[in-house]
Amino acid sequence: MTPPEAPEDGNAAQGTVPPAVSVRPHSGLITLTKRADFLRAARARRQGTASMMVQGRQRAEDETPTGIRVGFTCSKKVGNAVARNRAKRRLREAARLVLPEAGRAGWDYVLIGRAEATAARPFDALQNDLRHALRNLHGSQ
RNA sequence: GCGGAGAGCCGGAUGGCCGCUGGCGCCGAAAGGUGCGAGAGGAAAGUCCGGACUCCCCAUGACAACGGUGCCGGGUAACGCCCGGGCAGGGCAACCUGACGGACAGCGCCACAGAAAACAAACCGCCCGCCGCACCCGAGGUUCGCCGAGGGAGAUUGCGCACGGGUCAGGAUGAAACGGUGGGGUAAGAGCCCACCGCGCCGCUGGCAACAGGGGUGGCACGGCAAGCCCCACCGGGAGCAAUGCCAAAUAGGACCUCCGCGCGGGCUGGUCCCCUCGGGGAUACCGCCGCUAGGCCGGUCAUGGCCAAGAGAGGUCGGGUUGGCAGCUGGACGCGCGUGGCGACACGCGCGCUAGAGGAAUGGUCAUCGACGGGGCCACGCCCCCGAACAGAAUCCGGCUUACAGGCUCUCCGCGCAU
RNA sequence: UGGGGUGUAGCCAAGUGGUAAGGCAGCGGUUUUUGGUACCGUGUACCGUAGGUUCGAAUCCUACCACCCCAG
Repeated sequence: MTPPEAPEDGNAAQGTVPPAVSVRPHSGLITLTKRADFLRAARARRQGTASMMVQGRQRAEDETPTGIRVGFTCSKKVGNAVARNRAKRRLREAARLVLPEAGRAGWDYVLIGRAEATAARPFDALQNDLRHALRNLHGSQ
């Protein structure tokens, strides 16, 4: 079951969306905060790996055109607050290292943590999982 | 040495590289850059109590409702917390545990079983008296086994229980039954009497008190449950940092509902109107102003006090817009050390220190070395190698409680064993 | 941050101090050529967990656990 291509995203977005995201100049990445952005990414294509689930989509023309935006999700299924924070931090660090070279500008990515695996997987394997998922997301277009 | 009890503390360490969030300094018009320094806990958790703070315009008192607390004294800003003491229970002991006011203010409940479940009696039973029978005589009858009117004896014993009385010792039960044990006593029994214990009442002594000790006295009148309702004493106004305030932007200059009203007075250096000798005088329907009062409000009622006031009134619901920034925001009932007072909780004084402030939410990732415990490999000690690291993440801030927790350290005390 | 509710058999559930109802499902049997329907019988609960009050607790009290809902 392939997810829908979400063609109506551009029409649904109200023309002047303020940049309600925090800018981190060092990494060049922008963090997603709005629920609507997460919902749009969830309707787009996804790729699962052993340590995480990655969702990605190319933004429409009337949205913020430049930069790579990324969001992180760890639900209660991952564990208690310590486990969720740890998983999010590892995902954030992997995104900081991998996305500037493997990601594409104008795209939104959402990284979703898994129970046990996101916190326990060796860090280089975690980065390779992210690279592999990004290749599949870009290539399957 | 073994076992145990109490109190307190720690919660891997160091370094390299790459990152994140505040603070201060410097450079820069700004964006930003750069240097220095800081960056999760004993429970940050559960959100169970108590406060600070902010708003509800601000309160005081009484009563009612509701909720909470509950041996006594103290500590504290306060507490349902802590300390000390009392009592009860557990333990050989160190010590531990305890929702521990009131059941003669009232209501209610106590299933089943049991004679009886609350106030004292009824019932069974026991005992005494009386009566009848069993004993003797015996009219008469007879199926020849006996039946039997009536009379006598009443010493003992037995049976029956009709009647009168005594009685609660005993009565299968039950969690609980006119106090328990022993002795005397009696027709049988009984606090009927005595000793000890328990209980109630009244003085005395010690203690601030809870309470304890001892004395007298009553012969026992007082079952349990208040974590059933309740009574007594004490405490509590409500909401919560998404409180609250400011700035900016945007929408808009809203709609609807409820309540109280639309009175009186004063010409008042206002407006307006009238008269006039142009100085002034007069009027008050209307607009404005001032005052009074009905009334409303101060989330239960009343009183005191206060506020509003005859509408730019008070209260509420809905609709529309925004999802930005700043303040609140971390220096505080703060931490550490010393001294004094106190058994202690703690208080006071002096000195030193500044110790996270994020905002969909930072405090991280990775590598190396060391260290601790457990498991495995090695024939085996040592050595070496490998694997696994407790519970858990600040969100306005404090004081507590509760719950979770690998492992380790320090001090004090108790019991047993051995040695001296 | 504050407030409210629920937890009983595999499922839905009644019970508010005294041996824990009922229905569906399951199993066995009768009926039927077989299945279904119908009828009869039957098992299944440490009442979320742990303490306490009481003679006695699903019920009352306390603490904890899990889930759900509401408001700003």
